[in-house]
Amino acid sequence: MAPKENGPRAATLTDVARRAGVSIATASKALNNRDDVAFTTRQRVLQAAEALSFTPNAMAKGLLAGRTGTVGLLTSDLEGRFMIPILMGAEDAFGAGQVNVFLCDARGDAIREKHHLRALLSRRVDGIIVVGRQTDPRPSLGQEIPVPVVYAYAPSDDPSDLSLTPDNYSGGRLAIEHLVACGRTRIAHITGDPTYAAAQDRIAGARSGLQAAGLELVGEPMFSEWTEHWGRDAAAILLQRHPDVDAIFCGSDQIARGVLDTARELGRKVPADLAVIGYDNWEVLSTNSRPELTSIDANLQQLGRQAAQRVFDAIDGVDIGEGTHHLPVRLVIRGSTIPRR
Amino acid sequence: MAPKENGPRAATLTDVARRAGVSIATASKALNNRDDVAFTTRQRVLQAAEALSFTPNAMAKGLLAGRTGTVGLLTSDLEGRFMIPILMGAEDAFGAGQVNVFLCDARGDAIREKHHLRALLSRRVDGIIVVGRQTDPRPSLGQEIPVPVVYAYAPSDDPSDLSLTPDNYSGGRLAIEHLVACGRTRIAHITGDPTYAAAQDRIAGARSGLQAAGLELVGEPMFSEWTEHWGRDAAAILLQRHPDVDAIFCGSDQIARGVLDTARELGRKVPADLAVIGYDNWEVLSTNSRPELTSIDANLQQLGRQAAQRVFDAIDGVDIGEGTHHLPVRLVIRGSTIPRR
DNA sequence: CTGTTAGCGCATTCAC
DNA sequence: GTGAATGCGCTAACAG
Repeated sequence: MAPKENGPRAATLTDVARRAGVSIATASKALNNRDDVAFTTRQRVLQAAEALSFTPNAMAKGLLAGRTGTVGLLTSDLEGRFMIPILMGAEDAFGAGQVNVFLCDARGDAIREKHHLRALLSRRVDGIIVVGRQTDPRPSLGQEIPVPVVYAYAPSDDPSDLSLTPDNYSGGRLAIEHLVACGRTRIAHITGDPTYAAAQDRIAGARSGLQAAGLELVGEPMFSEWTEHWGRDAAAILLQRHPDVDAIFCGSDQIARGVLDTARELGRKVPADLAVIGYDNWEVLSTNSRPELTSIDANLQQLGRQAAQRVFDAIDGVDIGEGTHHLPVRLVIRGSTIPRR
Repeated sequence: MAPKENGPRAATLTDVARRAGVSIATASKALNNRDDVAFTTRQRVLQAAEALSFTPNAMAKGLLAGRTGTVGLLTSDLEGRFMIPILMGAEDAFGAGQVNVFLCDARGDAIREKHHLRALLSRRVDGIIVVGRQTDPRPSLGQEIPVPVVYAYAPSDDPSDLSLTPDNYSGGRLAIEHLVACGRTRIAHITGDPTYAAAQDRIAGARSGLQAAGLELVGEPMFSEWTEHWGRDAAAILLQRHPDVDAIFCGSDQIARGVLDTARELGRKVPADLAVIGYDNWEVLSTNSRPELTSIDANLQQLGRQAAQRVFDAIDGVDIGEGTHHLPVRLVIRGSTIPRR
């Protein structure tokens, strides 16, 4: 790139006004479509602005208006699979509303989070979305923040904050209901780390679904990592110990992939002999397996969009309420639970 | 969240000054560690600032200073696998330097990109990183932008821009050299969409590596999608047509996963009978396969960090040069090419 | 219709 | 040491 030798600094309203031969006030009015300006004058101003490729200084505007048209997105960890869709949803919702998003990644570090928060407040963001990496409650930023805050994915531990999180309980229940609807009665559960609220919530939902059908889980839920490896190992153990299982509800698509692998190796036909359902609907995994994987989609992009909408509302002075809201999830049916033709 | 009833608007320097019983000039000096202020006065000011949890208005500062301490990250598509690491690297580099990042996702739409660009310029970002989704050249934003621009991943089609992109040629060569070093001589290549520069560059690198070893590719490169499905199908075709291949270089980890799958099904031991190497080092795929997948890592986080550094330099008035720079990639050896114990 | 004026919050002269 | 005054770029009242 050519060295931007402090190149032609961006044109200012004064420049435009001078070039058009009017005062800056008139120029301002012309550019902002106020109606108290003569047609020909407006033409001259617009033309001058065009010629100088004038771009209004949003900061100066913000200084006046008291709002900046920016929001902060404070993530605890960009790495994971869950941030991105949320981030996309939020960016999308804000972008349409002329709001720009400051992205801050705290990398799971409280110090860094505090630091970023300061930076955001110093930039006078109009609102903040805090995105956590798990659905376990996280520490609140506190009530002293001078702008609205919405928590996404990881709810705040303070019930007077507003939090949006996926409804894992319903997800678990939905998965079971689907398996039951497919005629399965011997259903087992392989999942990840038991310390995750997500794992426990899904189990609770699953149990309620089973109970409603007069069924019980085959064996106890099997816990370990959220990995394909664990899925493979767990399935091997499970199918040996309970050869009569006819469905496995998996706590993640990764685990489900492992389960499918072992099932094929042991000669269990999926879905004929064994139905498998995953969780997360991570398409790279779910649509590339054999058979393709039925899964629960948490609608994360939608969640991000909603969080943005709440922040919008709050900025507009609307009371957005408080507490943790559990957003609906969705069943995506593929070949691992229903034979496809 | 409690309705932020236009809550206690953030404290201003004037508030602090009044509370400390000094003028705003003195308050400013005290807070900015200028030395022409009495010790006790400074104490009072600091204390007042603390009490009001004063946060300086970065916009007002920016208005004065002529720079905002913000940069724009203009991505063409957040969805893909490649954006995130780059984004993380850039955010990390900037964050450490007190710079905040505006994230804009154009979603592959030129109109939206133009719109976001306007917004960024209006916010007076000090610099811009443009991140593309493929390594094919993309249209330049043009030379008229009043701030430095660095292109990451997708290079600009204008050679007077500065672009950073992974060195796919070296990646292809590295892959082959590794296979040759493992004693393989019958090497085939399965890859994705032939219209991707990435696919062609890797092939060119691979061919040069083969030539250096006095070898040739077994058959022609097999093109289709970057998916696991294609990897499975292609491997089946390949192993039937050329049963003597002893190594497959795959254009992506997804493809490689498919290849591993078919290999196992056909009873080919990996890596004993058949070495498989992937590309991208997408850990979800590469570390969960059996055996784990040797792969080429494009060091994308590093790329993002470097792009940020270049923008930093340019902002500081350093000439950052121009042209497309190909950044080194890295071989990650796992069990699919070398037996592990 | 158009121009003058007064700030938004802050750092920076320059007098006192 | 400290404070009054100036201006960054812009919009909103007003005055002409």
